[in-house]
Amino acid sequence: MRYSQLLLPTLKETPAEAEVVSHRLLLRAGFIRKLTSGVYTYLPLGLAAIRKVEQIVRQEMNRAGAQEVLLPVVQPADLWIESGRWVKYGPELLRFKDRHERESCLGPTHEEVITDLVRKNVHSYKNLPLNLYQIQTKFRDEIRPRFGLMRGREFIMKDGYSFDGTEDAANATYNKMHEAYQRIFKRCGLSFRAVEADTGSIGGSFSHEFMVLAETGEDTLAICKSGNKAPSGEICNYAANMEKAAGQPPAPLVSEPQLLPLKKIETPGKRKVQAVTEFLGIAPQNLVKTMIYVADGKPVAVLVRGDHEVQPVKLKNMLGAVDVEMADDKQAFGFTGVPTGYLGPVGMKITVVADREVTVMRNFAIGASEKNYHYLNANLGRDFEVSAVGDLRMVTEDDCCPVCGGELEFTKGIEVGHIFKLGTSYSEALQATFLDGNGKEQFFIMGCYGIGVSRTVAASIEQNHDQDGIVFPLPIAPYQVVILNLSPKDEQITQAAEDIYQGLLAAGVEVLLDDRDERPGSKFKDADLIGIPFRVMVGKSFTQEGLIEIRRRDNGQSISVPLSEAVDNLVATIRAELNELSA
RNA sequence: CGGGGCGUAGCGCAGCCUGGUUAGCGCGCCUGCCUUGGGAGCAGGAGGUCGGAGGUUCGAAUCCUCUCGCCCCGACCA
Repeated sequence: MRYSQLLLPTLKETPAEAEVVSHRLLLRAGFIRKLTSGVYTYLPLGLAAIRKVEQIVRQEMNRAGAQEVLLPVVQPADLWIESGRWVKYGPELLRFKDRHERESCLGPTHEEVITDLVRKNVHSYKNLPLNLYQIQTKFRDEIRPRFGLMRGREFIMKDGYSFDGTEDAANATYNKMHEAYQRIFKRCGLSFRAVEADTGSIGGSFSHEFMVLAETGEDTLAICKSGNKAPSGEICNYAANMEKAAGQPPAPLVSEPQLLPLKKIETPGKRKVQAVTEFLGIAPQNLVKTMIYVADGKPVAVLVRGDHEVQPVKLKNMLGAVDVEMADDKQAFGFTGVPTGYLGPVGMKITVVADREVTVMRNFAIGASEKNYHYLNANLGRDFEVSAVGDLRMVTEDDCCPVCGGELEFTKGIEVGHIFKLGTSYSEALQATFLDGNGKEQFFIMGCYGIGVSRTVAASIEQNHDQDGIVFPLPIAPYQVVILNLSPKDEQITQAAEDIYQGLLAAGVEVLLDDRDERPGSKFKDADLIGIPFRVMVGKSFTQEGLIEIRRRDNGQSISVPLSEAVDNLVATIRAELNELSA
């Protein structure tokens, strides 16, 4: 491609709307333009980068035995009503009526459609396993779109769905996808981590997220940094997101301390943990706080140690609830008749559950369920009972790895992929069955596998940039090489640039020729900004010494070679680097 | 949804508080000259219903009301 003919409107100044690096650079480098909130147009270079990611995804999905399809964007409400998600999905699902007043929606994901397809067309175990995927524009009406391509309302996603006949087969498929995802993100040249995750609104039994590691990530991950050997004998690589991450279970008490008598103390105006513990002269670790949550409309009291925090997703999973939210002060008072700050489990009318750490606490402080009073020396089992115990709290960096006991470290990441083992939740809801070898009707065991394609490009920029612009990894760069003709009026230079351009094209290299009538400085700046991995400069040094300069965008190293060697040199380097990543 | 902010040329902004000639500046864009290894210089030029509607006023980018759009923050740890 010749730069002079390319729609590549780079900007010297940063548009005011852009907050994060990837958004700023995507705009400045002329990759995207915003149409409206959370909705972007992809310009030629932006699209080229997206296509590169798509192509890697396709190759690896196909290699793993999946087949590509393309499902409709517009979907009838009926299917969503049938699966139960018309009600559950909430306002992110953009709904509308067509001219016949039929309820419809724009697909934010395609479990319903694919399950419908399979139930109508696959009826025998002989056709299993089946793994279908598509790469398509999705629409989710996000509450607050932000960060450009990182959290748009419209975005490009690869979503895949697998159908298996047995648990073993389904698990094998899941593992195969896990491997495919590892290969995909490695081939994209990204530094990433697979972490254990909650299954969220999609539902299912287990799940991993693929996170690109970057300071600006929206998610926090807990990863084991011990390098210890896990019981399995492998190096421990435990990693989980905050919704899922756990520490080691609490150590049992070495010796059972004497239980002291329960004692009611006046604590006027002391509501917050810090205020109460300071007033009582105890550590927050010796207080149990009582948090009121609303789970599917029903109140539940959650007990956690004073210095811990409830992890709502863990609570949701323990209760088997669809929706869990913390009650506000008014709701909490309505449920318990006690003002927040003095809530306690003794005499609590609503369901009480406890974090497992509470079970190893003795003689601790709690609210007295009465304004301005707390109890000292409360004990679980003697003074109150709970209906369930489990890991309900957020891990901290003080916790130890649940697998090997090593040190946990928190890092930020950007979710670019998510795989779920769904089980039979959708096949049951939509009555999708096949006949097994015994002629018995069975539900398909499903999995689903997503990759945020447009987000992957943004995440890559978050991870790979410098002051001058984007630094694309070679495999997803919109062009592999940019040739700068530094003196378009000089015939000798122009001819040399042209020769290299034709030579690279003939060798199948993706190359951009900057043939614009611009000063060299502008060309350098633009080349840096758009992040092309290899920059070839044809200028003075060619007319004077016959040398072509080849410079790497990532580390700035450059070499000078004779014209005759330029093409071969680049081709060899590019091949070698791509091979290394796809090995 | 709540809170805050912004909307003036393609982009970035000033002007508004304290109403008053032809509404400015930088970048970009067009023409010419000049220059050519890190976003040069000179000269000339195009481009604005000041987001929209209504109101106050002799007079509104400026004051008031409504409206639309966009950006940022916010999911409550008692």
